[in-house]
Amino acid sequence: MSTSIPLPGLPAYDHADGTPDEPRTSRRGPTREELLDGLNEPQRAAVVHEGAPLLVVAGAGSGKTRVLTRRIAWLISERKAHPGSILAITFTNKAAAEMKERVEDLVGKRARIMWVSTFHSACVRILRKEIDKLGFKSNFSIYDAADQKRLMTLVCSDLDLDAKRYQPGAMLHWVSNQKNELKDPEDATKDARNNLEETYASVYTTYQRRLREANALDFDDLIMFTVHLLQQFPEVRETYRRRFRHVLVDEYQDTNHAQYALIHQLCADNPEDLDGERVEPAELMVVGDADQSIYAFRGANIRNILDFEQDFPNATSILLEQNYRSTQTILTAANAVIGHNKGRKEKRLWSDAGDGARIIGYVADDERDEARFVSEEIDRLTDAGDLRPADVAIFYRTNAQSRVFEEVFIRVGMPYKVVGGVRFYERREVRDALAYLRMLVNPADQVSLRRILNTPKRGIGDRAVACVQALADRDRITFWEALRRAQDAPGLATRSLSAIQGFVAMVEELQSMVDAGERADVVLETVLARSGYVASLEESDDPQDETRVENLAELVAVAREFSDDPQAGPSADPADVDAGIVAPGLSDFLERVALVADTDQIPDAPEDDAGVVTLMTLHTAKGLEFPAVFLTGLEDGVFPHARALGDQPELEEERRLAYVGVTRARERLYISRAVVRSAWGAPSHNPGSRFLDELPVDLVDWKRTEAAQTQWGRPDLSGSTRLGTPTDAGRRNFSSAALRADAAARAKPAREIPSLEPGDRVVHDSFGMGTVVTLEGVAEKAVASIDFGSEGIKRLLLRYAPVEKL
DNA sequence: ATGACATAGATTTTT
DNA sequence: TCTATGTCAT
Repeated sequence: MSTSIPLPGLPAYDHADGTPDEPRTSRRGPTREELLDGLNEPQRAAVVHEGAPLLVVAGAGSGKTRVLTRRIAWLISERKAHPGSILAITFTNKAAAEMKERVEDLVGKRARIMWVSTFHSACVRILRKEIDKLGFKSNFSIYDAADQKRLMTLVCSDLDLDAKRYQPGAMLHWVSNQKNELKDPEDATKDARNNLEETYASVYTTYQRRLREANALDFDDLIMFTVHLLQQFPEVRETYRRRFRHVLVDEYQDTNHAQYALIHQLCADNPEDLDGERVEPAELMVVGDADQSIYAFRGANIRNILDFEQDFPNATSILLEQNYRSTQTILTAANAVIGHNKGRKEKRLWSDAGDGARIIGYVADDERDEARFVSEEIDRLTDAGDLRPADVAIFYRTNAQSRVFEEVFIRVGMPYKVVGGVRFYERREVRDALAYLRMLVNPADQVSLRRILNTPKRGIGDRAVACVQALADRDRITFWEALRRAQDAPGLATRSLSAIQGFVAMVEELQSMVDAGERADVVLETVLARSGYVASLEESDDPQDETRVENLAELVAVAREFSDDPQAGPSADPADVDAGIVAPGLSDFLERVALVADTDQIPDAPEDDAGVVTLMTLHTAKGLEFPAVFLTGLEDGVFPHARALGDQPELEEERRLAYVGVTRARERLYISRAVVRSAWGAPSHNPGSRFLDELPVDLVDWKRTEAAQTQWGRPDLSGSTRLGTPTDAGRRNFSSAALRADAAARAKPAREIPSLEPGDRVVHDSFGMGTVVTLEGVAEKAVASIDFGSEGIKRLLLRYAPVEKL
């Protein structure tokens, strides 16, 4: 955006700007009018608002990013706020980078010292400085989901818990919820109401102890610890309260309780300040849309936004309803769907862009047919010349659904890119490489250390690990220290000992590089060579290992780019510069990697680049927009997801997800579903999504309906004619029955499926007698966990399982 | 200590 | 269908 032409008759921006050490940049500051240019009334009001906490309820596409960036620019250039006193929280790193860039375009380079980051990065930044107060070292590791799971598995064996009954995943979820509620292990122990909760609480206690031993924090700890820090150390809280005079939070509907508490610590009017001196609270603006809250499953609390006015007395709110993205047709559809949610604050998006094209609908025979339809339609759109592949996005509910699209697209030669899914940083080789780096920086990090101890194979097996662990336990030292003193370990074979000594020597050599402040990419390359990791991949004849080597090369490239970027490190924060931390080092690199999701791969094609079609889940799609959007898999049990069918709040969250999906489209929206979809290797018949029924009929142009499908798609439904494989024939009975029943069935879905309740006695053809433990899902997706006594507990899809109610 | 094999279990969504 | 985990033989 050009800001260099002052409007005639208006005062030019030419005063000192509160950062005297910053030389005047070549660009001039923007004028008031430029900052407000092109904004509608409520948007302007939000930009210039002063004082009381402000809630901006921003409907999809209503220009909230614009409001945020202009407000920040306004704060700096009109209200003389020091850029360093601004804290802006976004949901993703990508959004943070974009916002920073846009503000920089407006006010120049001094914008760089603002804190624009995610909750997690902001907390890490605070914790790196202050965490010694909580008894951790500032080089702590950050554990992601995979590390957590590994650690939790260790905890289970510590406590001798049966991994079948107590699944690490379920326990992690529980622990995460505790942390989101800011409950530490003591709180959880006190609150335990029954046996199960007591067990969970003790798991939490042990898990937390092991994290501490490893000098590591998990994702939820980052927030919880920061809040505890601010609560327990008033002088720390005051430091940050005085520092951040302006706090802005994007996507406020997705904050959890801990994040809310953090904001509250920083911004609430707090009369009991230190020394009785009253510091004006920071100015707070939060932006969000309750209708786009789609992360309740991981602790986001929609009440945070709904109750904002109660939480922050004398708060103001501003409603943005004008949409600048989509056609009215698309908005009407979106309004209609979301209108089915109860207890929401009414909000109707409108646009003056005109009605535009009708929504196009398609009912496919199966998921391949759906993918074929999508690819043909994209061909038509791009051949006609009005759209490029990069303008098109395909959304689905679960990552697994991307596969069919990929298969079909490869076959027809449609260029595409899948965002998310099997992520780069989750690949085994990448995780191995990062484990090496993390353990070099933080040798106490046991999870990382043990991961690579024998990777590649160097003859240090379970037996040797157990001996070393015994030594560590006996002498109360870390696992790493025990390795260094392996000669003292009783029962260790000489062979293992020399293997360990070789390993220790290698690690110490690598650590000396790190201590010398060597660049991340150089350390990484040395690790890969010196450890023999790459060599072992190259020797292997598994074709997968070839791509692994490529992925590692890619990781080295990422590290190199990072090390070359002077802005990459924490040097953007003047306080860190004072502390002598300047060039981005290995630990900065690790931090970046830990906190950056690779949603950053979302292609934003340059104007002249036709680019590729983008495939992603609906969750990933939030915050993006595309001229043409395909919303696929609109089937009950797929979207809405089977797990949500029986549960009102979850169903409403699915509906918000649908709302998010629809409102991503600018001009064209396609909706499709498959009558038969294979899941778990077996085909299942899915009724149309209930969300389809919520769309006004006249908005949708159905290119193919289910009637057409049953009429022409399967001519031999009636007879016993055998076509296809025996397996197909075996299922034919079922699917023809399902197809015939379907027309009438929409109203009364469950037939033939035994209706069961927990406690019911059943008999199974091969497992015999059993008792129903739990039920999930509905109709064709109903799954029962049944306890067959000596046969164990089985999860059965009732549609197929030969069970009979007694 | 390591690798091959079998079997059971799983599928939301992610900072 | 695919992955992760556990058991067995070398």
